[in-house]
Amino acid sequence: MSVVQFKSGNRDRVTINDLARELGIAKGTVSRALNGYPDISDATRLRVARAAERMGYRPMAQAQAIRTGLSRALGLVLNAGPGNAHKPFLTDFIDGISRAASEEAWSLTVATAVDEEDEVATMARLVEERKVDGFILPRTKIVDARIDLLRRLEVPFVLYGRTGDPTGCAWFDISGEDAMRDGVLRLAGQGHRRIGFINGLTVYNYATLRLGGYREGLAQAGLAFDPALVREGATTMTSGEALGAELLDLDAPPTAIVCALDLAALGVYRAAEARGLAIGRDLSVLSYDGIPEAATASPPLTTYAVDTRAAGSRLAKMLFALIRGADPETLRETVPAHLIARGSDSRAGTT
Amino acid sequence: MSVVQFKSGNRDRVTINDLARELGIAKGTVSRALNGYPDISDATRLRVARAAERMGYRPMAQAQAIRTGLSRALGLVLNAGPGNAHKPFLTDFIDGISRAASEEAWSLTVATAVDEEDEVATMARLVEERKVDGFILPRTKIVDARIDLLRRLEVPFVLYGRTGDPTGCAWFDISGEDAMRDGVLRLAGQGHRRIGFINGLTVYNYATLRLGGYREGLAQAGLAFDPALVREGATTMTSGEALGAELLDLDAPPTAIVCALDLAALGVYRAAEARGLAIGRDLSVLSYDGIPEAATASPPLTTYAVDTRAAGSRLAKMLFALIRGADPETLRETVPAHLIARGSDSRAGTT
DNA sequence: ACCCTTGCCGAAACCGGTTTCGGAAACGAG
DNA sequence: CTCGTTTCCGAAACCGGTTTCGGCAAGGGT
Repeated sequence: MSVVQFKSGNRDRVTINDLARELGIAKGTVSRALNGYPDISDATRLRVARAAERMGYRPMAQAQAIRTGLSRALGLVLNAGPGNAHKPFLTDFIDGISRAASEEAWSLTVATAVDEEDEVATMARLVEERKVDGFILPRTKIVDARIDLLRRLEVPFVLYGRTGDPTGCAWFDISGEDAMRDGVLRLAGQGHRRIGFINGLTVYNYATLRLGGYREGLAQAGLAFDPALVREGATTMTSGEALGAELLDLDAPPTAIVCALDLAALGVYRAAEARGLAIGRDLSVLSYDGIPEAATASPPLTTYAVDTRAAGSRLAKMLFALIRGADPETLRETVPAHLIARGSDSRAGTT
Repeated sequence: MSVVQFKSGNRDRVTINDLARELGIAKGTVSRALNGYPDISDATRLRVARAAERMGYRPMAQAQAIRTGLSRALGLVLNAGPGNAHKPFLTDFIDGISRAASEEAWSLTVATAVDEEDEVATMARLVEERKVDGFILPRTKIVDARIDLLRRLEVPFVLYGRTGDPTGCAWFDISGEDAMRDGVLRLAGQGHRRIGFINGLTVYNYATLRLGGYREGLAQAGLAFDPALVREGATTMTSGEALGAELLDLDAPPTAIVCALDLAALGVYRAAEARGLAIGRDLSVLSYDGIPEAATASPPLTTYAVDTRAAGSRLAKMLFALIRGADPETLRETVPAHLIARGSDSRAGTT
């Protein structure tokens, strides 16, 4: 990069020097007063705080960063590659993180990548340039290269989801397995005996868990597990429709289908409609995520909804704790999804 | 905030001092060599560049910021308030911005807000804390408080969309008005004489433009403008369905409907289905945006698609130019949306 | 051979903060 | 009243860069 003329960056802006001059004290004292050091009298601390407020002083984060090593920014790397369409609630998720960050005067830096290799490279760059102090990792895989990188770099991170080897990991997750189990039990309670399952992508950690939940539900209901009724890899309406069609075209099709993702369930709607099957009467469908479209589908889709905004917020707070030195393994939370019962699974099916 | 113990921030990390020591030259010289100052010999410049490469030197952005006043970050404030559901392609948009930023080793800071007041406050904070050097403003309104703020603060910004008073504004926009005009002409060419229009929210600048395009299309086709065939405020499937129902229940309902947003069009699908009207045969529908769901709807929705990723990328590049001193009024681009003809408007309707 | 440029780089100041160090003043104990 | 502690703050170093300033040496002109 050659010498370019930038627009005048620094105007007016009150600095710590202005404060010190105004108050007639040393700037080091101002800094310590503002940061709550114990060797500053309450009187001085108050005087400084008032002046800072009155003059509208805002510490320049990057100036602090150079001495403290903290950039006061959280990192979020999104996978924007092809086939990664199923990203509902991104705005809510970002909103949750952003609000929690704002409360502590931190900010959120987001970057994108097209595949796992790119993700790792992007994260490494953000760390090298000291742009962020820690990461939130959405969409955890069972074996996740991002985790390996951050562990090696000793950079704080929290997972949105669990992973295969959780050593040294902090996480927040929704127990999709419980939702799937409860879903099966709910359907079994309505009289269903042949309950299918359409999973998401098995590289992701959630898929294994949800399949486990499905099987546990069957077991608790006293139903046998039949591999023929299970499909995997549905992350869009299109793939959901295709896999749903496979199940419905079976010689002994299921009378109810549990989907790991709402989008897949909406695809199943189509497959059912194409076969003249009425959802909620001829076929019960029940799903997971709680995307807005689920509410306006016809019939409205019964789903186990997750509060993505709250998840983002909680993850940010956990990351703060981590950055401030907390032990990762004490920061692990799994909360339940909550059922929104609607019309897609009412009216019990017959065997 | 009281004194908390942070995790060791600065490890190893090669600094400009390390480079200078290794090469046996002054650190100021290293800096000038790296930044292309003219008073450094090519030999030295090369030596420095090589060493920087070899040792893996990455300048710490915030250290640069304190002297240059530039934080090397672009700002994006998202409105996450209720009723702001229609944000298709957010990932693509962010991806476009992020990639363009990465190319110049800049980053993207995103924050959220719930309403316009909050947006302005958030942006002001980001500027005060010197977290960003400029903003990208999506979803421009005719009268936009964000623009007033940034003009007053003399902070660079680019608009995604146009606005009422464009003085001193740079923008990138898709000409929705042309799309709407062409859409009407297309439908008229198919024989339609009664063409309805369902607009988005009129506070946004695009709505006025698209309505204008609709009217221009009618005029060019020799059709009279009939206010009874126009509705506004549809930004979701639900509201699109309601407004579509209003049009279809008219004594003289339209045989074709142009929608300003794909989501609204999908709502119209429902209203039509509820009345036993087959889209593409009894009613033609044509829309704008190019959301993925449009392709998988049945019948697939004819729509004027916008390349959101390219928009983000272009906006970022324009913002760079601006920050580097370009005249905003020379940075204005409007590009056409491109038609994706599918089944929802084929088979001409009859008068 | 001498002077004046010009090319090139070292030294040091600077940016806005944080943190260490040491000393003055106030305080308490004897 | 003296002496050792505390309490509290000023001064200065420091963080990792950028930018200004001045000077040395080589090159060019006469």
